[in-house]
Amino acid sequence: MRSPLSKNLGSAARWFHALADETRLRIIDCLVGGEECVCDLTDRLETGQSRLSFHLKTLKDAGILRDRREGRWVYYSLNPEAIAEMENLIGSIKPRSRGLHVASNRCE
Amino acid sequence: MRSPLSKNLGSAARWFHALADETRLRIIDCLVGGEECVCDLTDRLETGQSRLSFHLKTLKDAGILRDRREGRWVYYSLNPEAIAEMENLIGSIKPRSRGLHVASNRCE
DNA sequence: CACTCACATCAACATTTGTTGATGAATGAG
DNA sequence: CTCATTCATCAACAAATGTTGATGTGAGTG
Repeated sequence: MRSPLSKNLGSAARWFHALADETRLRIIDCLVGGEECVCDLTDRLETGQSRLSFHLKTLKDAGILRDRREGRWVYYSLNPEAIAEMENLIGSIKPRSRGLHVASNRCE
Repeated sequence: MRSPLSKNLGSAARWFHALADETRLRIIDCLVGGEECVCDLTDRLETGQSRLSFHLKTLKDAGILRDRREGRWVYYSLNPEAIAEMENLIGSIKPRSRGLHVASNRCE
C-alpha cells in the first residue's frame, strides 16, 4: 500500500510551492478572516498591483484560493478543501518510528 | 495579536520551499519508516548521488531532516519537531469564516 | 459614446533553483 | 602507507521563478 504522499507527489509539490513565498503567505494570512478584494489586499500588503496579481494567480492555480467576481471587484478567499488536504498530507509525513534504525539497511 | 503564520513568515516559507519538489517529497516518503543512509536512498530513488546530496542538504538546511554519521555512512531521518510545527502552521491557516464577506471592505 | 476603475496579462529582465560531471574530504580496509 | 568507498562540494549550465512597468480587458459611470 502506497503512502498518501507518494500517490500525489505532483499536486503536493504544487501546493507546497504555492506556500513557499513570503508574499503569498502574507496573502493567505490576510484571507484567514474571510474573503478580500484585490484592492484591499493591495493596501494591506503595500505591494504593486501587478505583483499581487501574479501571486494571487499562483495561489489560485494551485487550488489554494478561489475567486469570485462581483461588479468590478474580484474577491479572493481560501479554499478550505485544499487546506484540509494539505493538513492530511503533513499528518501522513509524521515519522512512525519503528525502533531506532531498522529498514532494509542494504549498507551494513 | 498576530497569527502564528505572520510571526514566522521566513521560516514558514523556507519549510514549504523545502517540500516544493517531487524528489524531496520522495525522500521524505522514504524516511517516514525510519532513518536511511544515503546509499540506500540512492538505490531506492534511482538518482545520481550528487543530485540526492543537493536535495538532502536542502531539506536539512530547512530543519526538516537530521543527519547522523556512523562510520563512513550518513543516516538521514525526519525531524519530528519540524513536522509538528508545520502541521500547526497549516492548522492556523484554516479559514475561520466569520459570516460571508465581512472584513474592513474599504472598497464598497 | 467616451471615460474611469479594478484587475489581468504581457514582455523584458534579474534572480533563484535544479542538474550534471568533476573534484575533494573523511573513513575504513589491506 | 595506498586504495576504495561514501558522501559533500564545486563549477558550469539550463530552466524556472519573481519583479517591474506597460498594455489589455471587462464592468460600471455619465
